[in-house]
Amino acid sequence: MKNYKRYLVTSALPYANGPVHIGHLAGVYIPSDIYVRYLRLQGADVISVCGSDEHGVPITIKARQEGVTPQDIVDKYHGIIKEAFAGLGIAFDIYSRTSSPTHHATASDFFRTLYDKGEFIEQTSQQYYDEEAGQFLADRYITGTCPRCGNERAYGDQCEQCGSTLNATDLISPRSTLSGSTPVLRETKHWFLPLDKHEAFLKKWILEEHKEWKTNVYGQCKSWLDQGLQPRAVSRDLDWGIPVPVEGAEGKVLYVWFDAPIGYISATKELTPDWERYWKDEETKMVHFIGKDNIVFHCIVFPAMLRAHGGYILPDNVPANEFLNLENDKISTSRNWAVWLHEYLAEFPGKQDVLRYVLCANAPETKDNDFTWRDFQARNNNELVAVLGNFVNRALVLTGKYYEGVVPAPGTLTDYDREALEELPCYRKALEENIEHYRFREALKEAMNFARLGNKYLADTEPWKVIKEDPERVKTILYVALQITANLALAIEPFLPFTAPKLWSMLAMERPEWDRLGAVELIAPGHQLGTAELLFEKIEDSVIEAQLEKLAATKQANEAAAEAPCAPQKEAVSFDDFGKMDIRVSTVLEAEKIAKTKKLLKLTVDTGIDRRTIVSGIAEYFSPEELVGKQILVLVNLEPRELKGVLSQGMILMAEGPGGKLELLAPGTALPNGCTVG
RNA sequence: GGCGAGAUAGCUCAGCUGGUUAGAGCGUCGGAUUCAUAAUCCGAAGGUCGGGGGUUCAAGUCCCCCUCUCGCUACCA
Repeated sequence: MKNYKRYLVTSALPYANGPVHIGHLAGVYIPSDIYVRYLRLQGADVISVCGSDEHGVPITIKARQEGVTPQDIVDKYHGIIKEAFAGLGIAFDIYSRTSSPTHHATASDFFRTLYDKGEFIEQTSQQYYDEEAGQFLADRYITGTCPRCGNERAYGDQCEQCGSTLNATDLISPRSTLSGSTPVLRETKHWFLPLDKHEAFLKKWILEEHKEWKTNVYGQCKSWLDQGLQPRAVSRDLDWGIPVPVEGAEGKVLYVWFDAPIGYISATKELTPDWERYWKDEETKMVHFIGKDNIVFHCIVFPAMLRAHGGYILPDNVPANEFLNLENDKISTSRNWAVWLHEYLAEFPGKQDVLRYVLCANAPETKDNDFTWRDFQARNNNELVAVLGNFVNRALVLTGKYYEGVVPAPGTLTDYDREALEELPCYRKALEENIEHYRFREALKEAMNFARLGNKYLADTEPWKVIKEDPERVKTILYVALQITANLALAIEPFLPFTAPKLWSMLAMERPEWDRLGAVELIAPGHQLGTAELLFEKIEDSVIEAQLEKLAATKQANEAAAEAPCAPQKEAVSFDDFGKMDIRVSTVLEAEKIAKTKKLLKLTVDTGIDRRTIVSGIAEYFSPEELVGKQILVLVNLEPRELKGVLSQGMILMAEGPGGKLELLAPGTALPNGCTVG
């Protein structure tokens, strides 16, 4: 294994359109923080960089909705996020942001270097342009009628009512949300990074040289590489972001995925003038902590960028975690289904380490996991309070009681004493090995083993009994118990950065070097201890119930919101216009799923006029069998359109229930096919 | 639809290249104990390892099919 001189640890840049929640923490920031603290304790040369990702279309949309500028939005969330991280003791060396001047310059230069080296290809395509506002429109800035469900407020990339993913050019009567005018198609030029050019290198680098990466990471990279890489656009027509530094690129910015990872470099530059040592020296070990949704960018796209640029090192590992759910439901910013870090810090003052502990112990390292408040309570009460806090309290209280808090000098150690002490270096070894392989859950268990050992040692040696018959022996027992306590304090340092210092202060000592972890004598006989206090307190049912009620309220509010906006009435149409629609009672004769699609059914219907084929995106709600023989209503004079190679001659009318569930419309009693509807 | 990852005791997870009665922590039950925040210690119960086939002397562990969850991706009048 390669010996590295220094470490560069990056943590995924949180997107500044909302605060940080427990999912982010468990997936990325707690693991990276443990890793970094561990390295620092070992005296390694390590820097940890992060920052807010502040560009991209969603932020401009949010700004528009709230009637403020994008800068206002990112200022707000950057502030909340940065403060919350600090509050939880996430010890970045720098928490920067991608709207900073340094980043703009860095990303701009990066692009320019690639451009000058001829690493991009240029392509011209047709995109919607708003002539009144004088700019190209991102898909999200275009609304129109959803071709599938008729929702008049579908976006250019997606219809939120029926969940369809759309192309802007699919929309019926598209409108610009900027000016309300009808956009026109216009040619626009964009730059693409030809990932295919780097494919051979990436294959060798990942598939041959990094077989040790986590299976989810390796598997997804392999899948991309096996399918063949495609060029990816690196620019967008938008006015929020980093301008493309090329002549004739007015109104174009760097695509957010291109600019965001460069944020790691910019942050390092802001941190130290010596930044190149961390980014360009082969003896630096770079590690990206991310969530599973970011694997491809960090393992394939960003490395391709770095290599195209030249001079940069590539990551040694990318330990991507899976996702955390909350009370059995997917965490969602838009649905407010989350435990927000800034709220937790306000509602649970002084309990940073409880959250850190629970999220590490239950981190989604190998599969999606669930955070529940009951589990949070149980881990606090049964593990932190009962095992860790309790052992420390026992050792200190006994020493206080018998020796006024002075560490007693040991007599001869018994075999049992020695056996107990010999466990310590074993725990240390396991702890270190687990952290170095990014298995933080297991590592934390090993740290807790120090406390378990302590409890067992006291139960087995029973100093409170022995004190009556053999007071000399008790000196040895408590000497050993206190050595275990000091070892415990050191072992929990990477995981519980608020608790460890409290424990040092109770022991009235400075933190020893990490090297000494596992040593027999961390505290010398004769040393006067400080005052004992409780490290953790029980969390009562009422506290947990309050949190559960808060979530229940969120759920209710969401349900109410889902029902409330019974879509507003559409614009008036003339009787004549309505009369143009030819809707007929029809019967489904045949139905089959169209191969290689998820939603499409090919139906043969008898409209009374004729038999014809209709393609309908309803396969998720209806099986072909249940449709055959059913009477339905069909808009028969809709312009035919080809879908997946099948000509669709009409549209089936559907009612959409809550949650987008579709229902067929049919006459109350059977009618002959061909009857008109009006 | 394609691809990737996951599915092991009530809960959260270990189980490396297939090999004796499938392990740990928490919870539950029983016992011991009282220095300690009724906190601890010992012991027990609890799993046909998502379902179905197959290979093998032997399969959570290898192969095939299926189901469900999550992610990436395509398509979706």
